[in-house]
Amino acid sequence: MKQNRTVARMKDVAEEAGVSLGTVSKVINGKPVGEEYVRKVNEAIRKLNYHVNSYAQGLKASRTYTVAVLMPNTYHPFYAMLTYWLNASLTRRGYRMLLCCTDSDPRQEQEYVYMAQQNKVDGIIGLTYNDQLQVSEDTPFVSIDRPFNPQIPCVASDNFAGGQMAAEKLADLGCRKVLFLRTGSSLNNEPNKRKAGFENGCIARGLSYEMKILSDGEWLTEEDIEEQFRAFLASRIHDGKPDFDGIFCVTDSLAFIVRRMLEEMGLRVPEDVQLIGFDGTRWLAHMESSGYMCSTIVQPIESIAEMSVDLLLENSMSIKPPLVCLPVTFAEGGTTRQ
Amino acid sequence: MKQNRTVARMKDVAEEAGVSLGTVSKVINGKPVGEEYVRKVNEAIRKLNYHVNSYAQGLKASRTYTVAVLMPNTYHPFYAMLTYWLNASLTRRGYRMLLCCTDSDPRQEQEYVYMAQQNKVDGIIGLTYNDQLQVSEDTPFVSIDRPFNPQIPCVASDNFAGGQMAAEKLADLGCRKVLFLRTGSSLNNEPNKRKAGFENGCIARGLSYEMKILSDGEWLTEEDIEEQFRAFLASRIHDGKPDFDGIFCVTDSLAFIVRRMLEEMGLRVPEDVQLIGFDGTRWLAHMESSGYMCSTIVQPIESIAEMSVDLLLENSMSIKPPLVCLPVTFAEGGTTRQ
DNA sequence: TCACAACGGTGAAACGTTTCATGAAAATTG
DNA sequence: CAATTTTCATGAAACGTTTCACCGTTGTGA
Repeated sequence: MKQNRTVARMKDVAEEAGVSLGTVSKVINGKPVGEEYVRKVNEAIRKLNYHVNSYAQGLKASRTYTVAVLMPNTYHPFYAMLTYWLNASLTRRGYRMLLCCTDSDPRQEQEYVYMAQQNKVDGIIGLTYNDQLQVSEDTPFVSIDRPFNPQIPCVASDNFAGGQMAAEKLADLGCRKVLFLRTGSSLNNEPNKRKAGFENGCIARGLSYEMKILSDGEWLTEEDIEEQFRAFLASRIHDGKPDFDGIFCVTDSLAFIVRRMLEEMGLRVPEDVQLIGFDGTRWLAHMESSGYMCSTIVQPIESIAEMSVDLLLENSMSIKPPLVCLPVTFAEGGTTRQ
Repeated sequence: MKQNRTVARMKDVAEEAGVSLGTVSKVINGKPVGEEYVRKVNEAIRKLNYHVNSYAQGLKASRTYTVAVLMPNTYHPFYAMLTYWLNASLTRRGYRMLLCCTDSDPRQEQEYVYMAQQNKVDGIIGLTYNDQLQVSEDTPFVSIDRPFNPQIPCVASDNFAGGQMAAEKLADLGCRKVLFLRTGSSLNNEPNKRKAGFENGCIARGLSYEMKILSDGEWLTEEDIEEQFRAFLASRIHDGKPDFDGIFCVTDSLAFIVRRMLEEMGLRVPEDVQLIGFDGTRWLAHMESSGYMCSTIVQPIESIAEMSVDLLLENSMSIKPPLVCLPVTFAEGGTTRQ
């Protein structure tokens, strides 16, 4: 027993089992091998506590069974859930997830894409807000929420339909004058279609509407944002009476803040003002029974994850659709009348 | 230009630059090389768009600069923040993070640990609730919140001090009779010390206290949990007057639910009952200005992450401490009187 | 001018797999 | 029973790096 090595190699297994290297490889990869050999090899593997070295494997096969996921962060509820479901989908297909939090920093985003070219990963699924991102043609890439070019599939919720749905819901619930509040990127991304959808819905239903959109050109702190929306809302309230009766916020977290503002201003939600957000991530998701934090348009996060992974790994697909929109639903969360 | 390869190898760079393989390697790894050679090699690298193949590198060096992080999920606010800061610490040190969501499933947890032995990662940082987890001696491992054995460092908040702090705070704020509410694991883990600390603090300050601890032996749904706590609270309220004036909940999410219950029962928070949770993750963390969801004992998540990474990667440390407790703080969040 | 050290480029060997051409043995066919 | 096909173990080559012994060049000192 002069076993000086720290870990056993395939060669050691072969010697222990008294078979050749190729045979061990076949047993491990499930290729046809005689029954007797399989037994001997498996016995040797167990005895030596052998594990394949995936770097040698990766070198040979240039497949790593690892996918890089680019995410701005993990603590925003939407990103957190998306990360969770991406991991689930990838794991189910035998892939690992290399998670890269970019803080939406273009430099980091670019660096992670370069990494993929170093064969560290088999592909990339990215939620980025980088206009300049250079994606090499031969690196499989799927984008979430943000279209790049026809070669790169983009997966998103049907944001337009979601905006429409919000308008229709508010109309159904008896609203006459509604507001749309939004912060965010002026980049060409899918969530921006929420506005167009909402506008479309309002027009179709004869709802009068007004939009307050904070430009992201100027650099705004969260305090600035709150202040600007507060001022806007205040300017639409005369003698304690609002000239609006419904609000559609571009995200749930904005809706949550707006709800607090309205209550501070003496308005009741949903009695005086009905409020709809967008995302539908339960912030107490770990407590299944706790509902949504506000009425909301729910993104099918699990489907988005599943579809992204499908598009990335399924190379049997002859053509890759440039844009896949998945259906959203409305969920009651206490900020709209039932 | 008969370049049939998809990606350039070091050999191609060497040929292009008219130098040897070893020289290219040296240039890339910053070993001393003549100025003229460095220039030529870098030029060739740029021209061929060369990137090192990290699988070949990993095979040779048996270092992968990748660390596996085992996390029950990414959507619980505490796990989400921890994941975010772990990624930040690892990135700063030039490491990548392979994120493994285990759903607290012992089988998955074990599988990921095996993976580490396949040289896929240089080490593991794990937040697990698995009593049986087999961790090989020669795989660097750091545990968060859960002690294994003296060989494996465990990093956690000072949960005992946190419990104590909660008791003292409630005492300072004038409470006479307080409750401790807890669900969770009966496993030997650090967060369990919150109870002991709280008890200790109550005794020290002469606070009368009562504990309601839901056993996890029986399988409880979230609905069951809510119902049991609701019944318990109701039994301590007589004619609309509670026989308690303070509550310490083992987590913020429980505190959040309890707050809603109390309000439904006609009690005002914090006027009638003061409420303290544990964790201190801002659920609207992406909105910096929005405060805590309840008054809480704040875990130093960033420090926990940093310390875990330090312990994992710093092999200059002669002895690894078996347990590192990091200081917690109290934060006001509207559920305690100021 | 010679001996010797210091510098640094070279190229082969090695890392642990997978794959493939080879050929021996077993199974099938006429 | 011979001829043919099928099955399947074998071992060498290859994947793209890093490392290291080797050695030519240049610089130094007596």
